[in-house]
Amino acid sequence: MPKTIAERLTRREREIMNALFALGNRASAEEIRARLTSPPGDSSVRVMLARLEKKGCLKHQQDGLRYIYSATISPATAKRTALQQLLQTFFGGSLTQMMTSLVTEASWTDDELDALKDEIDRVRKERKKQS
Amino acid sequence: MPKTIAERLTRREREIMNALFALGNRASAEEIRARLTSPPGDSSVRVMLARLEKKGCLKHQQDGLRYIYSATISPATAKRTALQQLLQTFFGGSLTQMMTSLVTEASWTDDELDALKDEIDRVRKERKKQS
DNA sequence: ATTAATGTGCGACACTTGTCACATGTTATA
DNA sequence: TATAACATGTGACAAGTGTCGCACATTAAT
Repeated sequence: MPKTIAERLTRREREIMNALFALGNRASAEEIRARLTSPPGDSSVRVMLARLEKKGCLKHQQDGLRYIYSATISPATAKRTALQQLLQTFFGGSLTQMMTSLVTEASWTDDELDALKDEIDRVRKERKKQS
Repeated sequence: MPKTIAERLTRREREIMNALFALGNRASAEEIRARLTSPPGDSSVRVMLARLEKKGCLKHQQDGLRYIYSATISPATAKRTALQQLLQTFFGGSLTQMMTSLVTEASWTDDELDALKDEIDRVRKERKKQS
């Protein structure tokens, strides 16, 4: 039994889903195609799109002449799943470890670090209120 | 031209690589197999392993009777690539946005948040010293 | 020295994937 | 009303993927 839907997707299919999310979960076949590595012909993309729709990963709505595609699972859910996956694979499931790694290795400006600290404070206050 | 090696991997292959990283980039065929969803037979895994090795993603060293596999690219690099990928797909490339989202949505204890703030300070000081 | 246990590698094979050229349908436009 | 221009769907097909059974090699135990 696969844990996630993403696990069932092929390379191209996953790539398409990612492109779709990167495009705000709302895009035409051509917009998606443009995002793919070594973009195949347009008909190829449409075959993939159709397969994904058949699998229940996508839906489309007509927009004038063309289709607008979007994922059936919310970007928020997909995001959470992807993060979870990465967390398990590279940080042994430890969020703290991942955050620390991010703070350390990425090139932050002082302002960004300040903003982050503010955000931490905000979250903590928010939480205190509720308890 | 694919941006990353990971882009060229099939589902199973990627799953194997991830399992390997999760196992500290050092594992036997059987250890890897145990981590896979719906674990296939052991010979199947070994075929995959061999294919990955042929592709240059893996190497093995003999350890008594059996092989110990490890990825050819460092876990650090793989981690960075995976993070980058996720960043682009779900956060429009904005690290700040990703961090904020993590701070907000994950369930942190106060201690963890404190530790994170400390880490931020540490990083900033470290950087100031160098400039 | 058989036999079992534990590994690896190979050949084979059905099924999946990724790709396309083209048929088809709908607007615009000359 | 031809005819571009644009968008979708279909059938076909080579290549890739995932799977296994089995042959083989080494060590451990009867």
